[in-house]
Amino acid sequence: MTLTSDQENLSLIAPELPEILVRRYRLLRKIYYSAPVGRRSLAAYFQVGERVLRREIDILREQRLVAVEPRGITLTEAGESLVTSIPPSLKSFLGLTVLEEKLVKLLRVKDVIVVPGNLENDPIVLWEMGRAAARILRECLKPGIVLAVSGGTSCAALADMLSEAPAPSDITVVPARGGLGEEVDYQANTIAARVAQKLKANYRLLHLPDFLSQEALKMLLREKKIKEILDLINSACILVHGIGTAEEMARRRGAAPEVMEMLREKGAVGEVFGCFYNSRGEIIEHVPSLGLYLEDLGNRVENVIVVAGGRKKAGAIVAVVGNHPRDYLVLDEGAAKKIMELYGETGVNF
Amino acid sequence: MTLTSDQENLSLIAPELPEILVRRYRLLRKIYYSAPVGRRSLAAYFQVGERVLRREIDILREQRLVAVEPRGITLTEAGESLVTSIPPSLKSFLGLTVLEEKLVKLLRVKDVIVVPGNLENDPIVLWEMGRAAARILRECLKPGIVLAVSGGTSCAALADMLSEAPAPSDITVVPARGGLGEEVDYQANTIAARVAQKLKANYRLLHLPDFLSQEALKMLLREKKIKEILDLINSACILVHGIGTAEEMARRRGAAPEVMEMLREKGAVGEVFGCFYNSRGEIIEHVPSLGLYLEDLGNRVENVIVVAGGRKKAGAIVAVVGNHPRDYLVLDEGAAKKIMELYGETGVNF
DNA sequence: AAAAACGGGTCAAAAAAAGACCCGCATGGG
DNA sequence: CCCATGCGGGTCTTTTTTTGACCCGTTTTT
Repeated sequence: MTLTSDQENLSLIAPELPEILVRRYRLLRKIYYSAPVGRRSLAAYFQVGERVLRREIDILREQRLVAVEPRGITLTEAGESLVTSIPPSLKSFLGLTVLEEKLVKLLRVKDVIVVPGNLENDPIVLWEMGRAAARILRECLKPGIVLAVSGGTSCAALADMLSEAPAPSDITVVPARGGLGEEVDYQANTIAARVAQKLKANYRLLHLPDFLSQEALKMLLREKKIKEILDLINSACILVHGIGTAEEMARRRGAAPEVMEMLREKGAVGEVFGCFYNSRGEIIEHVPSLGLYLEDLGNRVENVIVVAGGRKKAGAIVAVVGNHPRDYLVLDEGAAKKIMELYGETGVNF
Repeated sequence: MTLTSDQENLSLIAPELPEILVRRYRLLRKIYYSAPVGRRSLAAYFQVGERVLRREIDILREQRLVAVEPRGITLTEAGESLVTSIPPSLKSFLGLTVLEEKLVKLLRVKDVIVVPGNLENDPIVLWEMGRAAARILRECLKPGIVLAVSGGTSCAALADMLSEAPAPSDITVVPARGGLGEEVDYQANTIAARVAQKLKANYRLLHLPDFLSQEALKMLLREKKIKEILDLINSACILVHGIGTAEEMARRRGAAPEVMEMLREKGAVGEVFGCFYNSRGEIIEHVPSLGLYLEDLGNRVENVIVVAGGRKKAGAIVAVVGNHPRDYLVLDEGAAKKIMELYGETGVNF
């Protein structure tokens, strides 16, 4: 006996309803993020004709949710308050709330937030995930703690969406890892600095390549400055990180073909901090570097906030966050549903 | 600060939504009550073209909620379970749940059930009210008690919708009043008997005209049989009754023009058991009869279940049930919203 | 000052919905 | 037993809605 959600009930007698709701919500959200914005760019974004978008806008205008001005389309006050207040209703209606509950039990984590939409289809979903993660982060902050943030687009989204309001006193933000040769916007250092700025907190950076030989690492550890920061990182109370798919991360690190093959053989699906996980959640390989040093970081911090989205990340998410009762998991509808599919429970039907 | 319901949120971005939901639900409900039923009669009932109704049916059939057979349209199993399980979701969505809460506080009664729809537009609403009242009645039943039911269409609906299942042992059903020269189907005696039959309980009838002179009454009270039943009625633990508008009840009792005028002058709005109430809830007049005898019945029973619907009854409902903390009130959306209007709180917008 | 982008208007094409009517068939009453 | 009734389904035309395409005057930006 599975308890039926409102969504199942109401969608049955009005099958066109979820589509309408999601469409309008996405439109409203897009305007929220890129106002003032013109019809044509909106139409292009959603890949619909200009005329059909116009009709939608007309409806939203009649509801006094958007204002249409010569500069473009903007949300009214009512529209803004709606776009921030509606997600709970919408999530409940779309069955995402029950999905969250299922995932909490399935993955045995502390809490799960499922953001409507699919990251792979709509870039805004990433921002929404950032917002959700930022909200959780704010709740976890306490005076005097150390906050470690990792790199990647997901964490960058968190930094972007974090509101600019002071945090509890004496918080230090540190990168959870070194550089990875990525774009600077997505490096842990950059993100740590931006988060610290938003929180009006202190921050320390780790100017160190992520990939390093054991010898080089040992030598560097004798450097007082570096040792200091590494200790700081290891004393972190909160850890925020994304999740990579094994294949893409290996490729991005420029792994040799034989390494790729080895990873595939061992069944690597997910990656975090240079540690590769198989689908049973075991670490099967780590790059010889800080990964070694940071490997058990996740075991000591009080709160871990994991942010990841997109259907292709589903396997990696399951591998990485499974059975971690202190983890908060923020993901998108696409990944969440894919996970349920992996577990054979088709769950909500769309 | 009024808490916003899901309805307000979602209806804002999809204004056509409540209409669709209500339309489909009414259709489903109508089929439920009159299956197997044909397209044409359904179209006539809802006063729409046959073709538009057909489209609705097609949608419901695609959802596998109805089965279309040569004999007519029937609900599938899924449809039946939906039509009985959906009202909570729908009510919450339409804001009726918050309406119920407001009315409980406003009228200071034990509980309020608002049934979707308007009795004056859709006769089925009466049946739904009957179902809701029947459910409450079942909850109130205890072994050995006496149940008094009144007359009228609302109580008749309760009797109709009461499921045919045994009640706790040794329950006696009695009419709460005598006859009123109405159709036999709506007389208290008839209804009491039908309720008893459904509950598989005992019943006693009161073969006495409702309108009687004091002398005649006194004489009849010497009759042992009659006295017995009246005592039984007065020992009732549960009372079920409807509510009449003062004007209509006076007319139906064949009151003389001068009496009508007097009632109007005194501001009579509601009637129960021959007692006329003004809008402040005071009894301003009662017909010389059992009313006298039964006047304070309502003050002694443990549970009172009041069933009334239609916008025109709003005033009467407020007058009669105001400030009775042991009353359950079952009414329809029409009456409920009209009551809120009377109180100046427009509340939900349609 | 020029160029780009904005919303709004308009008109024809296309699609969807609605109305009207007929047909074969199962059912139920005579 | 048969026939009249009411059933769903099909189909046609008409009407309404939706969509696409394009232009225009104005504001904003560069």
